[in-house]
Formats: sequence, structure tokens, C-alpha cells
Amino acid sequence: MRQKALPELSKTEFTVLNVLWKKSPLSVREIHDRLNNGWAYTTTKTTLDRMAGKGILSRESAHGVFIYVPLVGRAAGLVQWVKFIADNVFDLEPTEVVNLFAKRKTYSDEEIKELRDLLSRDDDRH
Amino acid sequence: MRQKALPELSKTEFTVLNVLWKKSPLSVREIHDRLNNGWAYTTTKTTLDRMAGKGILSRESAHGVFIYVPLVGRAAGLVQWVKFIADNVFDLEPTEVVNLFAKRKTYSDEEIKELRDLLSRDDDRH
DNA sequence: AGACTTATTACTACAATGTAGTAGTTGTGC
DNA sequence: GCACAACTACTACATTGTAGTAATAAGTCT
Repeated sequence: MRQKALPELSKTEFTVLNVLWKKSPLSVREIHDRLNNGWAYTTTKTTLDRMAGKGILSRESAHGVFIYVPLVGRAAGLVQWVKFIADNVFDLEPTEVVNLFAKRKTYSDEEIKELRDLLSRDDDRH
Repeated sequence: MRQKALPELSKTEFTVLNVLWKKSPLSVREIHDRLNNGWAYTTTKTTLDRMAGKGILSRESAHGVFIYVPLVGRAAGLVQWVKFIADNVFDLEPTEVVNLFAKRKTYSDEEIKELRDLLSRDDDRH
């Protein structure tokens, strides 16, 4: 019973999503300013449009500008990253990594729960 | 007084280095088997050679096969990743992330210290 | 020693991503 | 109605992710 596969997000994509997970919808300009990471404006634009093309974001026109909304929830977007970090950085089980940041205020209890869920569900795919 | 810039490692490169940080030198075959991540053998090979080309690894021939050694220390290789994770995953200061895993046995005290050093040095680059 | 087999290495390939420039279009204030 | 600023579209090019194929070397059975 396969459901929507967990997205494999690149570093760049993850960075952008992080802005939109904090607040959305936002325009290119708003996202660009919040990223504030040295990219050219057009780089932000291109990235956003490609992400929209892939279905990671939705894009629609509002009052003359495009605004973007994430189509991937934070928990779902995190899963692959937690696994990567668990394996390669902390050398722990993903679950333990989740425990690590369950202590921090960064994620809500719901998100943590969802994350745990998704991780276990992803594990027992054989 | 600029010293060797901290390497910006891709996910793939980081994964490979992780194998070599555990043990090195290793041959393509050995690395490939340890990665055990579904890549084609030639993918491992290509990656290794590109990394060698960039100076991330050294490659030399031993008894007929190439063996690879990391030219980037684990602490140095971690810095950018810790920053990324701090910013995008944990939403904490890099230092705090280091604290997080200082508790775990994964890294030696020396590595943790070096990591802290590199992070602060990298910060006050204006 | 010659022919086969098997592992290794070299070369090539191609799509996706990172990164950005330029040209066209539109809204807005004079 | 024009100049300027912002936004969008189109194009571009190097790097990376991923891998196939061809060439070479090395072992091995007879």
C-alpha cells in the first residue's frame, strides 16, 4: 500500500523550503530576501520555478506577482535528511536523531510524531 | 591570514568520505562494498576519481589497484555540514549543534575541539 | 604458453542541478 | 505616453549524479 513517496530534496531545495515552511505564500522577492544567502535574484527565481515544475511547490499569480506555497510538509521533507544526518553525521539511528531534536523547540509535537511515523513506515518497506 | 578554505562537500562526497574516515586507504571495490548504497560500481569509481581530481582524495596505485586516502580531515569536512544542519534542520547556532553531538561517542574530543575552532574561525571572517 | 574469465581502469554519455545573464513585459508616477 | 523599476521568460553553461562500454591486466585451466 504505497503512498506518496517521500521527497528526496537537494540541499538547495531544502533551504528554500525552510523559508516557506516558516511562512507562506511568499513572492520571489520575499523568499529571496529571507534567504539572504548571496544568490542572484534570478537564481532564486529559477530554483523556485524548477521546484514548482517538480511539484514541490505550487505557484500562482496574485496581484501581478507569483506566490509560492510548499506542497511538501515539513515532516515529510525532513525524513530523508534525518536519515542522511543519522547515517553520515551522527552515526546514530534515525530515531535517535529525532529524539535529539525532539528536546528542542524547533518542531511541534505533531511534527515530531509525524516524523517518527514516516520514518518507521519508510523502514519497513521491504 | 587565510588558510586552506573549508571544503564545500556535496552529499555524495560526504558519504564517500565517511567511509574513508572510518578506514583508509581503501580500493574502489572496498569502498563500493562499504557504501552498499545501490550505486553501480562505475558510479563509485567515477565519484572517487572526480574527488581525487579535486584534491579531496589522493589516489595511488598499490599492487595493481588504486587506493584512495582522504585529504580532508573529518572535522574540516564537517564544518559546512554542521552549519547547514544548524541553520536548516535544527535552527540552532552551529556551536549548539556541536554540543549536541559532543555528548555522543561518535567524535573524539580532539575532533570536537577542532570543529569548534574551525567554526569560530570561519565565523569571524568578515 | 594460449585462450578464457574476471576484475580493474579509462573513456564517454546524458540528465539534473547550481548558478546566473539578458531580453521582454508590465505597472506606476509624472 | 514615457521612463524607470520590478517581475517574468528564455537561455546558458559548468558541475554533479549516475552509469554504460571499451580496453587492459591478471589469474587460471589445460
